[in-house]
Amino acid sequence: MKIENPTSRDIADLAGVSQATVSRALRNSPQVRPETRARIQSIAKELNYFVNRNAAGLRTHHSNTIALLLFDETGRGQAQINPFFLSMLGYITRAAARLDYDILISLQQLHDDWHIEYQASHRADGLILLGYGDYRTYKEKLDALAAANTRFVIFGPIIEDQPGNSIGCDNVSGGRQAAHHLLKMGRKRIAFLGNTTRRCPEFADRYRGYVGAHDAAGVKPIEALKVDADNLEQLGIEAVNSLLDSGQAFDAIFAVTDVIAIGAMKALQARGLRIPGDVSVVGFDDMPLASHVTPALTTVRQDIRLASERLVESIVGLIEAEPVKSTLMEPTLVVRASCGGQRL
Amino acid sequence: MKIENPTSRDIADLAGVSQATVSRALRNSPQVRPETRARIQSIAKELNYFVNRNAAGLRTHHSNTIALLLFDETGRGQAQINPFFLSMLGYITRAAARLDYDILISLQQLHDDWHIEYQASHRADGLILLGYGDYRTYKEKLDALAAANTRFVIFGPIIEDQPGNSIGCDNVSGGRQAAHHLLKMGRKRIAFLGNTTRRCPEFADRYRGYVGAHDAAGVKPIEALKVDADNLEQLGIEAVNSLLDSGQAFDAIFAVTDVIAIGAMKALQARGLRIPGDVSVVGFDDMPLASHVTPALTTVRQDIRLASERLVESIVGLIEAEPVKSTLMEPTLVVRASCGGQRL
DNA sequence: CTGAAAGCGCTTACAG
DNA sequence: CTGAAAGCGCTTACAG
Repeated sequence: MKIENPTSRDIADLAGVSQATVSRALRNSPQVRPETRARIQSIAKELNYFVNRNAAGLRTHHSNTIALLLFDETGRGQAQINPFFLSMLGYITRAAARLDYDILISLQQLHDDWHIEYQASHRADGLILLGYGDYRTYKEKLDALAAANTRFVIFGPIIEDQPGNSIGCDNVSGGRQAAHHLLKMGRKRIAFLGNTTRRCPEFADRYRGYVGAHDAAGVKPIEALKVDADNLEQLGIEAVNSLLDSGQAFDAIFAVTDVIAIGAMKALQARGLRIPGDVSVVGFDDMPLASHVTPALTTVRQDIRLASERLVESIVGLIEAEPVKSTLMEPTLVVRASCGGQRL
Repeated sequence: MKIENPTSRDIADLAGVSQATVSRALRNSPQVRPETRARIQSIAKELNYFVNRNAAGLRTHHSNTIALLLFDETGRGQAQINPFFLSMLGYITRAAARLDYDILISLQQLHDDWHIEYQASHRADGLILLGYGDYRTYKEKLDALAAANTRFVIFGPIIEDQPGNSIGCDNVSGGRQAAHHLLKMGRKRIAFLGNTTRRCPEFADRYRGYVGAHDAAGVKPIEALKVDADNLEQLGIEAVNSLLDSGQAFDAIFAVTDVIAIGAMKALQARGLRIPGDVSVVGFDDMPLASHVTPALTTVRQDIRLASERLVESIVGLIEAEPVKSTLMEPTLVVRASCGGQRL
């Protein structure tokens, strides 16, 4: 017995009950007598019936969908999504599925009003924001989101007077661990690659950690070895080239992301320098690529699985009006060959 | 002027027109007088109004959403999604956005009925299937999809009597190019790593190309150098170890995916063999990692951007009842350092 | 435990 | 060019 597009009314007719009872039975309402419920469910299954989500959503004002917004200001229209954030997708989707939510993907560049449109159009109940963005333009969007009563959580730094909840790692600690390790390995002239302007608060925090580790070790960070770089491989290459061209000596590099670190490694190798023999390199993120480059990259790992799960739990908490708080996670240093040493 | 959750009726009241006219104006109907339309649209904008997609979808039986189903039989529950397929996500999302469709992500493992549920529940208008799957179990799902009148397209081989449309590359040609190149480089004992059972028709095709290139060169492929391996790095490592342990000499490897090739390279290097000095390696896919390993991996590139766009165009074509045909794309060899030579 | 009824917010023939 | 009305397929008070 097949019906083209069965509705709950079709099930009702077949089961000899009202459409309301079908609806209750399918939602496992305890109000429905167990035998009735079983009969209805078996008919539904046989007809390959699934509740029409549009209709249900229209009634309940719930889409059971979370929109995942990926943005990347430094991307400059590049088609590839930053692999670090992409690698979170599996965990996020899985965590959402466990809570019975679907994930809708959106890329920032595509929509002007992405930040409001999804929830206002009832396509999603809330948003997860993922990316290394320009904090200045970013802040405006967040304020607009808050003003429009949109529920959202951010994977990123926890910042004063920023609306919404954040899940992020302790970037100061991460920067400190990276620099501390290099200093312990005997490196004294550690270049810092990364943009620390107000645009990138997480990178600025990583820099603060880098400085903190120097202070603790009684070593003065060398201002001339600090180079601005946004999160692109090419900019890591350029940063190293400009350092080498400047003639400033350095024996290590702490790059604010793995992407930059990998570019830096390429440039060093192209100029005939050995890693870690001549220069040690440490990155940040531990993206999948980090363990595959040669030498394997020492880096500060963010626990993306935990972060992904927290992001989903938080947004679902907001949707379901439960108390939710921001989470600060402790990153961990992963020592590999690029800084030439065992963990101390 | 702000209204909590404005509806088209609110706009109508403010504009002094009927709700029907608001609906028409917002969909840019030419029936509506231009001035009226402009007035309505400006009010809508001011109120931050967006059409309720549930309501619209309920009326039109259209969700304007495509479900993207990622599966990976060899994944064995691994959390990470195959990076090759993941790298298509950006292109797919972008192509879909251009046609005004959203992308819903789903992982195969999460749902038993994934193949039918999405369209039946009106959450998506059609499906895109992505992954290297076990064709046997896979075929059942496809038949079920077809039986349920679900619209879908597959990224994969074009196979006789398989329901649905496929977008895929000419795997025979790809395998031929890989082996041809190695033979031209003077390699005679080319190991083949990959599963060529009926489970993996695309890999079997790549093997056919490998054999074809041998035939054309008058070289006999060596049966003992053919090793089964599913698409996991670890299995590439194991395949090479078993080859080395077997004592069979070989001077090149053609691995059926980059993932396997990268595992193979790791194993070779761990055993002290030089690439390409002792053994040349060629992979398949050109995933992002391929150009970052050392030595950089020569591989057969599938044009994922084109494939992504075709997939989206095809599924949208099916949804909108336009004629759609399967596409076979020609892959191209990308020569890098791992096979030690310039393109011939 | 079940049913009749209202209503979620749209789109679209139909009528003018 | 515009409006009144029907209806998409559900969920959920309300009544019994």
